[in-house]
Amino acid sequence: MSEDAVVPAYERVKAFIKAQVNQGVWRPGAAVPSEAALQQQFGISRMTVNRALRELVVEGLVTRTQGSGTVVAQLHRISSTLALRDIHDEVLARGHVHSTRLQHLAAVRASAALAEVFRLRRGARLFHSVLVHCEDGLPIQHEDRHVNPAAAPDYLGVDFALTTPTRYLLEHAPLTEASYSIEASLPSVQEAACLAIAPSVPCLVMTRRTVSGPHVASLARLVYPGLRYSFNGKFQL
Amino acid sequence: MSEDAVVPAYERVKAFIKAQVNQGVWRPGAAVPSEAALQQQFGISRMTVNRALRELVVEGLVTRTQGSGTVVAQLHRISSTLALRDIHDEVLARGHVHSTRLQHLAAVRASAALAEVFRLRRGARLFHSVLVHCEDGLPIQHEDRHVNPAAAPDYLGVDFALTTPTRYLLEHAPLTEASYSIEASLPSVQEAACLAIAPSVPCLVMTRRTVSGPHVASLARLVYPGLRYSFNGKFQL
DNA sequence: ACATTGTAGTTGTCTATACAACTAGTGCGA
DNA sequence: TCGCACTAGTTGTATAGACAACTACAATGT
Repeated sequence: MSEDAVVPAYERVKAFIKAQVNQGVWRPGAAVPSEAALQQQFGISRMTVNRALRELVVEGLVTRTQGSGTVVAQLHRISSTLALRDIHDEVLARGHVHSTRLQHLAAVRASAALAEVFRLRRGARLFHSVLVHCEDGLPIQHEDRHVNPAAAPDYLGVDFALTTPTRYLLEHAPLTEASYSIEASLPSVQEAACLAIAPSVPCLVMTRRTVSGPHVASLARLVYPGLRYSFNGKFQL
Repeated sequence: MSEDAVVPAYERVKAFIKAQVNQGVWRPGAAVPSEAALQQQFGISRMTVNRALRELVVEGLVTRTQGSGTVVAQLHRISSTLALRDIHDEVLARGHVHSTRLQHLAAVRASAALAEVFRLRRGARLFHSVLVHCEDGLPIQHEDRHVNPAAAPDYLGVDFALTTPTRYLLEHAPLTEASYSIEASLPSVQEAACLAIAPSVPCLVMTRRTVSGPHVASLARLVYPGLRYSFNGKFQL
């Protein structure tokens, strides 16, 4: 009947330490009992205590110094998984309907700026796609993307009614590195028209560069209408 | 002379698996050898292999299912430490000079909306501060903050020439929970004036709510001029 | 055809032990 | 007083073994 829900020993240790910090008993900078002390206190082996403490280091709650000891960390960082998540899944997760309008899809020649980003010669062949993503019919993202043919040779043949560029690239050119930047800016006239907003409406603009193996796979400019979209995050001890 | 730089066994296992994934030998969804197989391959104990794989789970590279096995993960997440980092340190880290202008500091009565956020009665006493943060003299953040006296009773007496609200609160009301939202918006007339920008310049607006122990400690509205500031992040396998 | 049972393989947890590597302090000697 | 060596305490890594929990599949019986 009753779920036993046996909590592993290392989780009990973690919960204990979190509680002490959470309730302010141990302030940042304070010493955490040594592995030997916790081992005695809980009546478990040192390896189990060690696992608990190592996991707390990863979570950013404590810092450890070999030879010295364990202390409660000073800064608690928000590790918000600002996901390279497919917008299709994102919309679905909110229980809404996702649809796409393909505006443009063609091969182009790299400008000097693009060539540098992709580490290719100027004039090299690139794919270029422009899409508008809608949530329940309302435009929420304008996606202007350049793709390296070496990373996704069949990009021009993809049916973007069935999948999204992000998803296609994740599947065909597995990610090894990504960098992004988020800023506030005004949309271009074309972007404003596609998103059905005035050109004076502030937008969130994410510029994202992804690397797959040896290739710079893709450079995307994602424009979100500022009032219809926000990035959210949460951190919990 | 030569640094031995002995790499721990579990790191060798992790590096091996990362290399296979990175080079596309194992695609997302592919099976990773079992702990027993890796144990034999590397000639190490199972616990060591187990540690390597557990850490790869945390890093998001693989997923494991008890009884079934380990597979290369489908989605690689960007774990961007969208930090609750003190802007003072942030500016210093860029090698620039940080300065602050205090605009306002007083006790106020909670409006209905504020009371709800802070889980207090309407009309409850709150502290209110307005500051402008500058990098090399140029305004980069307008900070409008309300603080719960229960979490930081001496907030009105703080000298914000010496510290920042973020730092003071982190030190005096250790963080247990935080949530934030980032959107693009236009600044208010006052904010635009403080930031020395036109009211039509798009801005990044972060709204952040922090909890410390039993109290909602603080609610902050942070406005960044869109063209002078961006959030950046990087992910690497 | 279907449901049940068994089984091999896999991951999850935990122990007891060992040695290495490092820190911070203590005490000694010059 | 200064510098050095030593030491107790702490964390880092690794092992061999054990049992539990779970999955996927095969074999069996009805």
